[in-house]
Amino acid sequence: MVLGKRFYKQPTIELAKALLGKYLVFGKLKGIITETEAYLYKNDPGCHASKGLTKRNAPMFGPAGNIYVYLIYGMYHCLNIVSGKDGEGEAVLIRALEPVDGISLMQKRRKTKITENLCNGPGKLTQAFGIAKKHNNLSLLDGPINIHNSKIKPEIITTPRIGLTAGKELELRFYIKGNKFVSRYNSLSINRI
DNA sequence: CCAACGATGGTCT
DNA sequence: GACCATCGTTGGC
Repeated sequence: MVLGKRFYKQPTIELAKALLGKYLVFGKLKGIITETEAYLYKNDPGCHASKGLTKRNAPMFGPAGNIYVYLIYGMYHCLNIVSGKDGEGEAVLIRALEPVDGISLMQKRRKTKITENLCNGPGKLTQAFGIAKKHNNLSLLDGPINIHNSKIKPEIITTPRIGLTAGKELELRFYIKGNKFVSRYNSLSINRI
């Protein structure tokens, strides 16, 4: 079942944790969300929305449950879910998935057969799922991209976020304990218990 | 295993 | 013109 509007209106940090274990579904492709990061409007210089509304970050100031897709480093896309109160300027970055369905298509797009490397990073999962700028600001309530509920109740580890220059000390990254489909920093001490 | 580095283009000052 | 919420490759151990 597709999750409803109320789910996305949760406070951003709660939503970032609640998304772990849920399914990201796009056509025949499906994966379990294993890693997320929260981006807050207030006191978070690492958040795109922290300096106010711009053309790029406009979806973050739209309704919760919409997606914010942007180009990073000129080559990759990042998928975010707008969260909290409508217009609040907050979102959750989806950083990694555990592939469930459509693995052969993901392998073709990612040019690797190794399942662990299909969706274990924000740029990798958008490549595997074929999510790009044209999907920016679509609603997860309407499709074609959706979040489905699950009965998974993961144990959650909290760490600082990855790859930031501003706000990197904030502990706003969350991932499923023991899951091997998290981002490539898997091998660093940051992920060890 | 792991640190360093270059590719690459939209956005904002 | 500077800055990036990244990734794959390379080369050292």
